[in-house]
Amino acid sequence: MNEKAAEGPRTRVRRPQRADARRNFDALLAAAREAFAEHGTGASLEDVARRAGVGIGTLYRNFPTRQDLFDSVYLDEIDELCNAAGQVADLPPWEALAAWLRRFVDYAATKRAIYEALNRDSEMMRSSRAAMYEAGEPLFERAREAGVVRGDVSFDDVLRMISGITGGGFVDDDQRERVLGMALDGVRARPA
Amino acid sequence: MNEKAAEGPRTRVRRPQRADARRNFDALLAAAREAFAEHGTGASLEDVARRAGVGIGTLYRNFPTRQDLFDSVYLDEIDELCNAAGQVADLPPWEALAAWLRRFVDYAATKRAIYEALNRDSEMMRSSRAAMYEAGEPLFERAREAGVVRGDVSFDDVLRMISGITGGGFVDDDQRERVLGMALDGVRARPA
DNA sequence: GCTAAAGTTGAGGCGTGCCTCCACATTAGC
DNA sequence: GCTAATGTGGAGGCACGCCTCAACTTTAGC
Repeated sequence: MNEKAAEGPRTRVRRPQRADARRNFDALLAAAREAFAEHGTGASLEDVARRAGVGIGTLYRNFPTRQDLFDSVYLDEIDELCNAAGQVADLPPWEALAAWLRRFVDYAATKRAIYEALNRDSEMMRSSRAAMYEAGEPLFERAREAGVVRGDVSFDDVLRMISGITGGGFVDDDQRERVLGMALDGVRARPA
Repeated sequence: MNEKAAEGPRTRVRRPQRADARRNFDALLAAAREAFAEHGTGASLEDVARRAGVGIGTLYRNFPTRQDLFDSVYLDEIDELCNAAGQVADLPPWEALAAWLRRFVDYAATKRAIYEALNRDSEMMRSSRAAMYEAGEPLFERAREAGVVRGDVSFDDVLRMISGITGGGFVDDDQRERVLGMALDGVRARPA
């Protein structure tokens, strides 16, 4: 239902025509995803090119500015998040919300970058944040109306908490799981 | 009771003798605190010197390595946290833990830097992290024994959650307060 | 196969941050 | 005041990331 919103006014960089060029393009996206995940928004573009096995010039041909590159990676993740919202729609209210928030954490390959982005204030960021909200907020509202989510916080509050937690590092996956579980319990309504 | 632990094996950079030099030293510390808070561990040292109104050479005379500077700032904050643990000791178990964790967030002027530090692995980091744990963990244990904290998470889990949240940005102080409250509720034991 | 269009490359100019070093300035102690 | 000890400043060498550009390579299409 919100797939529409996900398609927003995206001004995606266009994928090249030639086969070899397309390979490079995709390699760059993958490399950038990795690099942003590791070093945040400030990752070295020269490093991205190296990871992709491509000259720095090729990177700039495809993504004239750092923002273009970041946007492309980011938009992919937003897409996945929007799709995820559709996929969990059949679950009961709380489970649906929790599952989506877990995806939020998993898909955030741009980890550190994603909450830097939450604050940034560009045309594109605003619109894709809007898309994300349109996907996730209904799940939140449904859970709230069902009385399984506390009434004194907003969807934005929850997202910020979760993305903050995502940004920190963990000893191992088990710990991440425990911490996430604990945070989600904080979102839940307490029995009176 | 844990003031002792707080005094650990600290190898603090020594404060200069001459009055003018001491002024510069203090200005540098203050500037560094600011800069680290804003830009994280990677803040520009030349910027720190500028903020302090001091030549870059002076910075290096007092703090030969970036680590020395960071340590000095960091140790101050650890100190404050350790003291805070003593100050809340009289409160009831849950209130004491919650109050300390709130201080943890407040005092973290090194915001972004503090959880970068949680993962770093140097002699000094280890020992001051230990000091912090010795200060905070008893509060946690006491609360757990009193049955007001859930049993399936560790002190480290809680700290990582809180410091992650601290690292993210908020729209305003009210939001920060709401999110923190929500997270703390996650730490609390649920009535069966 | 040939050729024009599409794409690739990396050297190079620029800026910025790191850190050293030493001529110069200030202070403490007499 | 004088002077030795202490401290200051910032130019300069190095490294690295940014981004451009023009010579070169590869592909698509005939």
